[in-house]
Amino acid sequence: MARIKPTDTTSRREIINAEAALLIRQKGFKAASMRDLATRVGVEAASLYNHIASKSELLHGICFSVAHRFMLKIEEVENKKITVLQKIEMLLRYHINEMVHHYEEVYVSDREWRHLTEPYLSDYKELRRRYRRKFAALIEQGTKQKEIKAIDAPTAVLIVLHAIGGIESWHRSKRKISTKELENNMITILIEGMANKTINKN
Amino acid sequence: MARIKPTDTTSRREIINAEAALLIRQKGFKAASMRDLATRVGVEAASLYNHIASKSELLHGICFSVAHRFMLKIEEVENKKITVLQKIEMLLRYHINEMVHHYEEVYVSDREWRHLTEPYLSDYKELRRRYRRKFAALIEQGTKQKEIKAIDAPTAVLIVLHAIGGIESWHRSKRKISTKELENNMITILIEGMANKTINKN
DNA sequence: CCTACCGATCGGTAGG
DNA sequence: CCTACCGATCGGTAGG
Repeated sequence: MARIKPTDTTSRREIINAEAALLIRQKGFKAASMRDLATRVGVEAASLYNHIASKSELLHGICFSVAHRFMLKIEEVENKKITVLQKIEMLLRYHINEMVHHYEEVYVSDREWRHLTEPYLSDYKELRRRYRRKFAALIEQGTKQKEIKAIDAPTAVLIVLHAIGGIESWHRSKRKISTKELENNMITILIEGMANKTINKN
Repeated sequence: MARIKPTDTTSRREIINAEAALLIRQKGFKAASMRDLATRVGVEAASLYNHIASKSELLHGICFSVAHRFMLKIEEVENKKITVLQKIEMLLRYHINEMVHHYEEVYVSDREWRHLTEPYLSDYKELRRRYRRKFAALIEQGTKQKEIKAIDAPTAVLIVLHAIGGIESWHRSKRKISTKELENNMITILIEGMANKTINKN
């Protein structure tokens, strides 16, 4: 039943990880059973434990790899010498691309992280808080420099980050516009929603 | 353990419904156990079945009552004699208020509906599709009348509806701005993100 | 990587 | 509304 065959470049562990992300996205963490996963990978349930330590380790792996990628990106963007709106646009495009190209993992880390167990749960929440604080700091800076309207920065972060979660529905719809169109539509609404019209021409 | 005591106006069934919404929101549908619920209501697990038929009936009740309220609202708004942007603003404010005042139910219907069983699952998805189609039709109409920018309507619906889901995080944060401020920040970003600047003064 | 099997927990029923 | 209990399923282990 394995949809992905192991090769020199794809280890069994990587296959398990990929199938786990897909399964957890489809059913939710609690409803995703190890027996289900084993069938998809093409082995007996007990055999999975030669490659992984536990079910929660799978969730944990997905959540932290995604969280770390986003953290690296925002730290890279922070240091660039461009306007705040350009930084935010860059982050939005990154988010959209992550959602499009690593859909299962990003979705799972976004919606299933609460099933993490301690101490990982606290670590993950802390990572998430730090990311949001950085994002809010960018928006606040933009407001101070009159690039962005006088809006509450943490609220703006919530709106923007959740708005991107909407790609989930796009991803599974049949009537798809292209990725580029999707990206541009999102940028148009969100960036122009935040931009200060008295400064930005057009 | 019952947090709510039954009175003349609050039946036991209503208490069960309210505690179920809270529990399912906190743990997710699969992880929410009937034994957990029973303890919160203050009875033995078996006793719950004198008031409800099954666990899935609880989810089903929550999802459909929320979905029907939203459907009624959009049908009311559609017929008003106001501009399209005003209609959309009205819907956004309704969404925000629902999220603020019926947080548990709205959250559950939004994130846990996939655990509905057939035929309810299909019915719910159909309701959701109809709602989105109506919303998209409004946006398209706005675009045609030059009130709204030339954006892809279904994409705009996704963005807007998911953005509102962000209130979830607001709802549980300590550092709360007021409901009115929250509402106005959201409206500012989203409505102005969609509005066509060449037409709308300000 | 498999067979065999464990203890725990689940939703739900019988019967009073 | 309770006691007692069911069959199913779960994550995980032993032992090879």
